[in-house]
Amino acid sequence: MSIRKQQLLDALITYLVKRGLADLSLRPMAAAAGTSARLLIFHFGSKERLLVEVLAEMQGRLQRSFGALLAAESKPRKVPLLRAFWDWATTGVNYDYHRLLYQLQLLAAQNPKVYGRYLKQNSMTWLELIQPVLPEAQQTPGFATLYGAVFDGLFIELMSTGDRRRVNAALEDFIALARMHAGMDGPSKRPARRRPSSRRSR
Amino acid sequence: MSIRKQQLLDALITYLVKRGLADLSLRPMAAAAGTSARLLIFHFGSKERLLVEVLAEMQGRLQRSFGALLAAESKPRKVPLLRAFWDWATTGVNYDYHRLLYQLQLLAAQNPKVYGRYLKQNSMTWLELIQPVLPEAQQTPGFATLYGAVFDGLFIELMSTGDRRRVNAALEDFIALARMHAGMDGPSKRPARRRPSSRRSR
DNA sequence: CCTTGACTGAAACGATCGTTACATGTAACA
DNA sequence: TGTTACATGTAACGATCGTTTCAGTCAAGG
Repeated sequence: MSIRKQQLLDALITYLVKRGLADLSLRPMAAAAGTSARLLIFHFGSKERLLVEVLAEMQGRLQRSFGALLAAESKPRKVPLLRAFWDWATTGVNYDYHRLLYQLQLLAAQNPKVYGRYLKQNSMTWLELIQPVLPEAQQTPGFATLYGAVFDGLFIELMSTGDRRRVNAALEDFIALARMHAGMDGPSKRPARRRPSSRRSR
Repeated sequence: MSIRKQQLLDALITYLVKRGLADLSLRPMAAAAGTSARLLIFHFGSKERLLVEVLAEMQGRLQRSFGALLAAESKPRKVPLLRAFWDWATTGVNYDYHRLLYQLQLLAAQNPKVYGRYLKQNSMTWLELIQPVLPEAQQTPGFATLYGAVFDGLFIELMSTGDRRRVNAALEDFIALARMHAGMDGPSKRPARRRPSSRRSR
């Protein structure tokens, strides 16, 4: 990949993150990236392949960032895993990338013919990552789904309102609820065998 | 409003519900509604006013349907309110309408300049409706937000996967968690004074 | 110097966009 | 019957879409 193309990718991601995925056209994109529609086609082949490359690059960055998070997490956890994951996902560029991926997922849910192909299937199925460390009493599809839904719902609430304080409070309330249900002493320390995971895509 | 226009509205809603809001154009819409772009402009003035009318009509139907739900709910509730609301929102045409409105909200969150105008503000802020009947121990912005997030997240999960059984199980798990937290005897029967509501738009 | 390959600009292609002009049809009312 | 208002079809407007054509610039390697 040429240097110029990498520069364009960076600029395009920056542009997409603030502009969203709906109603994209080449010429405005090109102008924002400091080039021309002619050159976007030249470097990426077509508009569709451009989107594929941009979204793949974004997912790659997220995955590398998530790897760094896991490496940084100390073994005896200081904070609940859900809390750590939330903080990671809603900070800095990770927040921007997730916002775009949520929009992509929603568009794909309603129009799979058009947007479905952009969803790298099973990438970042964070449910599969979180489920094994849930307290044993919550190792069920229902609870795993609930954890995912709380995350999704709170993220969308944060996107829509920007009210970080209130959303954080809601997350803490949920963590307290889950702790209480799992037992008085916090999440179980046991390895807790893996279960067949649900089919979520984010 | 002429009879013809009302027919067109019905057909357009049917079309939008299955097609989604992204990348709409007049001529395909017209074809689906059995008319021509010329007549859509004639009846609605412009594409934008057409969308306004269609979405307003849809929200109106939802509100009337919700009113019917409230009227049908017996005073000593047989099922938790969240469960009743969930069943109402995910059944029949209500499900289709909510799906479209979720997509609208997500698009608006990323691109308020374009889609924000279609959101009737403060319509269907169901949080304001549910919050007063929450158990007293959960009458906080955090818990109210959590209830909303659980609903949103589960709805999106249902949209994305269609797995009603698993999503229903997750909802039951949450209800159980909330019951346990509020006390062993289910939701409080007390009127429970109203609280300043959060600013949600769905 | 010459060739080659990567890169770029200007302009245009056909398609489709929202919208409009213009003519016509139909039915109610005077 | 003539008038009026609503409804509809055909065709086109200018704008913008993704993409292509053609011509060029520029640096590296022979």
